[in-house]
Amino acid sequence: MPELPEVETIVRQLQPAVTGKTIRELTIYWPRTVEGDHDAFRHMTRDQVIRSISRRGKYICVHLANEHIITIHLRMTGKLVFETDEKDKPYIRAVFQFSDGSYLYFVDIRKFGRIKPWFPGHPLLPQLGPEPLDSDIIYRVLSASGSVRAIKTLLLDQTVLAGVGNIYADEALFQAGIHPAARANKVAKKRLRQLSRCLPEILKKAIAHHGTTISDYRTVTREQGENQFHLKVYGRTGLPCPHCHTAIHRITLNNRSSHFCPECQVKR
DNA sequence: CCTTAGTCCTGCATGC
DNA sequence: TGCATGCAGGACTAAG
Repeated sequence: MPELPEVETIVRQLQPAVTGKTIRELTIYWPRTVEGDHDAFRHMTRDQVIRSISRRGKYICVHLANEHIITIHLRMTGKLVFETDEKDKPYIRAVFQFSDGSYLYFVDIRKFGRIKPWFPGHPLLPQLGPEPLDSDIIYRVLSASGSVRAIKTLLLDQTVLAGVGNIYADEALFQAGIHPAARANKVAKKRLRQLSRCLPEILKKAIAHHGTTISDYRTVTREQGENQFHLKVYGRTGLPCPHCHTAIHRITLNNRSSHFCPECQVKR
């Protein structure tokens, strides 16, 4: 499940690799993968030079020379890869062909991923909170919310902070010693500060490790990330807490699993 | 304002 | 072995 570090890894690889390339053709194999009118999309991308690639939250933005932008969200199982293997073949949903004969494949087992054309004058992305890479900004956003929602719910809300998903929310809450179900407005200022410091650290470390591969995530060159070897609580139900050796618990919060140490993480 | 459940999808683990 | 069931969850939507 690509979150900010995985998307950032992909964008950093794509940026030097496809900038300057010209899109010759976009082929769509699963219609719902591409939002909006397909003919208009093909028309606006045809023979367009890619100016740059950027990231906003979990979105990849492809900036074209004609001022149009393609936004790509990988959701759960989406990948962007330069080459495919036999296993990928049934799950290729769209293919960009470049004028130099190279390709960029959008492979997505579960078909949740979306490619969306943006036309000038339209809203580019849904409402998104700030990037969670600066502790002062995170602290400001979290303490100002005054929300009664669970702190974990707040972290996953893309309108509050853009880019945090289930893995890094659990990891950051563990590092900060905060119970995922703690009411956001009840968390001590001190711990909120700790969380605000931990979150960017964890995300930056994950970027340095090229992301977390649990099952489907791969880089553009099909490599796995290495951050899965550094997780402390996510997916470690029943295993000992790295701090106190208590078994890690798993609870369901807003229909999502949360992993935490019942000893180290407190509700306020 | 907030929560819950449903939707989209497929693969995989589990249980009988 | 085969079949049914449930689980995984990012973003969105409808209903309460």
